[in-house]
Amino acid sequence: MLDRKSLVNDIKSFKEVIQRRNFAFDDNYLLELENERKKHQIKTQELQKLRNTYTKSIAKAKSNNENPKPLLDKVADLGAMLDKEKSLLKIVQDKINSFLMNIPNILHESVPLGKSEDENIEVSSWGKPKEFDFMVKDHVDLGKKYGLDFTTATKISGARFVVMTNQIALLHRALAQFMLDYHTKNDYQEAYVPYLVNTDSATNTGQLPKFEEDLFKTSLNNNKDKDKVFYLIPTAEIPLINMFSDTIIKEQDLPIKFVAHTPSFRSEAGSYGRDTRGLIRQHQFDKVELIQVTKPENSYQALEDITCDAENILKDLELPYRKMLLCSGDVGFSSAKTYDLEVWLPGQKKYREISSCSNCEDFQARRLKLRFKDKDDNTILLHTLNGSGVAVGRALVAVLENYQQADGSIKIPTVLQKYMNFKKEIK
RNA sequence: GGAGGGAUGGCAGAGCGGUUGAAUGCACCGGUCUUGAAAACCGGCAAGAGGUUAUUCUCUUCCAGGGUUCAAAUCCCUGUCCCUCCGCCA
Repeated sequence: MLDRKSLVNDIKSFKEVIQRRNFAFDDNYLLELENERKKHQIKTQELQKLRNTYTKSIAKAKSNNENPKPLLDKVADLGAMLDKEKSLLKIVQDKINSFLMNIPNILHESVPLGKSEDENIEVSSWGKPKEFDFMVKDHVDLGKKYGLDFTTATKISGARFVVMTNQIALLHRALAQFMLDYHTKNDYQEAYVPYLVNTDSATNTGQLPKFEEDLFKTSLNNNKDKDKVFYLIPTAEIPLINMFSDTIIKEQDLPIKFVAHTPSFRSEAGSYGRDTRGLIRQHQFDKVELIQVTKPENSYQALEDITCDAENILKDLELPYRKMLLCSGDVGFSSAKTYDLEVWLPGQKKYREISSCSNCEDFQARRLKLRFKDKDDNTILLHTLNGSGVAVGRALVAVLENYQQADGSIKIPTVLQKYMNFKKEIK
């Protein structure tokens, strides 16, 4: 969420800035609401002040053994007036709030203008797509005989789920293990977190209210608790970042860096027919997620760092990738600037997203009430960042396809061998 | 599932209708003392919001939401979470 006050104070330049998002911003509507708000808020506070004054006089009169009746008469209809004013104020405030909740974050000035992912900019690339002297297969064909099983998953759950057994299951686990080990050696604290979160948490990080249809929603199936709602996490960013909601962090404890390996659940509503084959787009997939909480002046360096941390995973796995700077049309709602890492997939002859690293600046911190005290004792909102380091399912796809051999066997990347009983290949 | 107890500032913990945004202790920050440090002593120390900005003035907040009252941390109701005991359970 953006800051109402600074937004209203400089509404003209904000309107310009937010246009880069192609966001239709109704400045008149907001200013109108603001006038209403101001009117009712001032009135409410005046009435409260009046009531407080009378209340104190009544207390004084009583302790002096004077008759409080005249004072009580004066205050008789104050309560009703106050209630009315309060409810008017609340209506306006709710309107303003939901208006602000639906405005995306302001983009960083370095974000290029563009309509869709086609206009993202390649910042750098690493490794070269390997030339194969045989017909390459994709991960679905490659994985089949080693335990990648979509048919069984369909029976159990439906489309967009997978069962992994035996060597594929081991490779999948090895990848996650390797990533966790790498990041924890690199100053990230490991966390195990809930996979079901409440409405507040999902709101704090920006998934709600706007993107509810992307989430799986659960509720208890009895009358007593039917209002108790949980959302399955679409990313570990939600529980990780919410660990710090409503806190004032000590300056010396910054930056905060955490890593977690969790499943992620996405409804993939609106992507019917896209990437229906294989592991690329699943309702449930594992991801190793990195988050950082930093001081404002350090967050853009932290974005470079967190991206680099994700890149190092791909480098160690010796997977060719490119680093993309997302254009204005493709940056997510809460983010001010995002890099995607795209890994080369020989089976598709394409680079595909395997990591996304974002700086949300104070957009999440404002809803979270996540702050620190600076040297002058001012309370300042912190900046939050998140990055996948990296998506485990897609990493599995990349390893299978990039490490395939003519006979359909799979070489094991050197860094993974110790997690796989020192096997050098799957065959 | 049953029975009971609780939730107060960064932490511990008092207050249980009236000037209490809240005693006290610890922590933290500044100062005195000291060669320096510690100790001691003195002072400071919640967050959010609104108006006005020279300055400040005001409002809200003692788990959350309702209610009673001129007045609620304090009384009543509902919810959430925590603790203890019994039962069940991976």
